[in-house]
Amino acid sequence: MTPMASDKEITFSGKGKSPKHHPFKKKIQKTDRVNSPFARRYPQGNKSTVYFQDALDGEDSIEDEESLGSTFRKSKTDLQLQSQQLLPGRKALPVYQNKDEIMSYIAQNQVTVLIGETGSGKSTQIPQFIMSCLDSNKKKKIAVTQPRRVAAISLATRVAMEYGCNVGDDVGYNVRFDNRSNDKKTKLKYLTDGMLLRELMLDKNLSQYEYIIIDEAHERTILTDLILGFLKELISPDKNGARSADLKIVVMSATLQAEKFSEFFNNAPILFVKGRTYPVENFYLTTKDSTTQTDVVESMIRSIVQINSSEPFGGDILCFLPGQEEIDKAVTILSKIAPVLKNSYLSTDVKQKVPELVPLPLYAALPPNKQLFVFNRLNPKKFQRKVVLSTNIAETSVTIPGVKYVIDSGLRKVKVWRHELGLSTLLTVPVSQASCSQRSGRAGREFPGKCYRLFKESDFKKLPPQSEPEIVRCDVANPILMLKKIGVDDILNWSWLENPGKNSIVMGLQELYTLNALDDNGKITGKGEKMALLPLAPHLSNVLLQAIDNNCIEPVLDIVSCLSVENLLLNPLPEKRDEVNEKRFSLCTNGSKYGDLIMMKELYDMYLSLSSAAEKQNWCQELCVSYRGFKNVLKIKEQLKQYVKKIQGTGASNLSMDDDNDEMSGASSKTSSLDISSVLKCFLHGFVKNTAIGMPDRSYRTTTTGEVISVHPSSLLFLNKTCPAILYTEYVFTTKGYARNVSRVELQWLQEVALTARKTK
DNA sequence: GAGCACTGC
Repeated sequence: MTPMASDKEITFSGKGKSPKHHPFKKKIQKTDRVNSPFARRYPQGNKSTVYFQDALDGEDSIEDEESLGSTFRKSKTDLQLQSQQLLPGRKALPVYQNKDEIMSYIAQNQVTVLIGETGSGKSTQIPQFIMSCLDSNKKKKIAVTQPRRVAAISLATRVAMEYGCNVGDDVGYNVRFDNRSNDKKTKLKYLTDGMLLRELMLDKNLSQYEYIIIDEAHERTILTDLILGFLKELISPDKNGARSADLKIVVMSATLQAEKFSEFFNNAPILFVKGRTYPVENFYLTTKDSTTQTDVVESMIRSIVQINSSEPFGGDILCFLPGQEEIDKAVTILSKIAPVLKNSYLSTDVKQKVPELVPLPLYAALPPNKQLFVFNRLNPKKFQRKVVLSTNIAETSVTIPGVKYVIDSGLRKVKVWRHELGLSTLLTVPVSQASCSQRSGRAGREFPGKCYRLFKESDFKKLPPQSEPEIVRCDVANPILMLKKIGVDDILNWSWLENPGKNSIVMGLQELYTLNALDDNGKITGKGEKMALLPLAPHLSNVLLQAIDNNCIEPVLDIVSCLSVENLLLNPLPEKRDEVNEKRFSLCTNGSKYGDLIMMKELYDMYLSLSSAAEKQNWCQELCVSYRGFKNVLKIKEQLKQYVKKIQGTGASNLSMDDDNDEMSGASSKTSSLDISSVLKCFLHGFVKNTAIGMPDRSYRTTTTGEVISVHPSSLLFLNKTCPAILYTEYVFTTKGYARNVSRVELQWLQEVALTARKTK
């Protein structure tokens, strides 16, 4: 036995409770049930299991997107053969067995809410059923929305195979940077909800569609919520909805928010289709010391060790922890004790040794190649057990094969926007009961499993049934701008699925007004129209439009593109932190003086100046920046450039972009000739509120409220205390108020921008 | 002298 295991035992109570017995069961019983017998999992033994298994439930994998959709076109006979081969598997799906009943509901109702449990086949089959009863005379399409890109791509690929066509013909998809659909041919189109919203802004009646299917509606992303609101207005006769008769809507959801959707759509019928998961037993903490908050990492490790020493070999462990910090800590400890532990014996069979634990971290900021480890099978000869320590990413976005045990800390991290303060805070909060079910369900994907919850059953009952929808805790400036663009005047009384609240809306409107997107009457301005169409946050759109007027579009385009990529600058490991910081500092001569925005421009130019992919990769590794991220930067820049050209074409400005100077021919505008003050003034226009003045005591105070704000240690300007004023693109509160992504600005620029802003208003 | 959960255009 090891010190860790003998020290303190954690005891779990509770008879097995499968996720089907969750507290929402009662609500569902009064709805129409379409039950089907429990059956085996989808019998499709394809080698690329991660991808196909995921496609069934509309989930993502971390695989390279490029490898998902194949451009290879198959012959008609091959396609038909393949479709035939897949048919028996489809027929065995719960959804397929209830096809007629489901379809008669959809035919008789304008809106149908469908609850399909994991593995029911809803995302692949329902759209195909509907496709067979499309009125071919109308030449209209079916849209299926997904919250994530990868899901849209993999579902379309799978369904095309089942249907017997090449992707992009009858069945296609459309996601940012990748449109494989044909306006004339495509009848069934999978798209991201962001894409459908974009289509809405260009044609608010969505006239090319006869059916709209909103999948994964329970995830309640801002974009899904907005689409549902628009659809409601579109079909309601008393709001003069243009499609009150000829548009059908199916809202699909995996958990049980059905009542809410049903009520929202005038008591639409709710259908329930059973899934195909294995039962999962849930256990709760009973130990007394759980009442005094013990360290979550510590109790997690005890539980892992305990499971490993009491459960028979076979079946991996998936652990949910709130963040990177906890995960890294747990992995470090486990790596240290694993070699010792493997010499101990099972508590149930003293002659049997325990498997060796192989701890693997999983979170978004982890380099992609390290994320892939969790999918690797361990060598079966090597008597090992995988322990994946993950954030929320494994709750919805990723499916890890082989998991039989789940340990749930019951915590997650959430970014909360404080509209009254204009800053975001990062909080560790308890998850909802729905999240708990989702997490424990991860243990029952391949075989019956067990879930250990690191809290008491009485605490579970106190948890909120559902997580707070995103829209109530985020900045709503962008959603409001979209509403305005589509022509909604009364934002406060719009048909919000969840109203973000008066204060939040008023702050959003004010924000848009100061960005000149709205006029004195709250109507959208010409500038606002352009901002709404740009695939950027309103502040960045404003910066870009300002750059057209200031004649410095090239460098600003580069920087804005960099800012659009999450995790472009990776967090160096603690031991390499100083080294990487110094390298960035000495390499970016202008950035070291003017700050992070200018550094990005310098890094971008350096990246472009390297010729081979190998050189680029090396360079990225050395400076701890993301290679994949930079590839994305180029794509985004190309897209933004097209928008800018369109805007310039409309006569907003006579300045044109220099075509010979694009990124393919090397650095566009050399940093040496870079007009730093022009560039930073553009950013000041979009981020006037995000400025602070240097005080005699070398602290900074915000220009809005006078609060003390500190430069974040990740900034190049962290050690530089001599800026007259600073501009930052993000203001976060953790242990104190931090400005992230900081630039040096002159006091005079602040005045200048304040004056011009007032004039144009 | 900090650490960012996760998406989307």
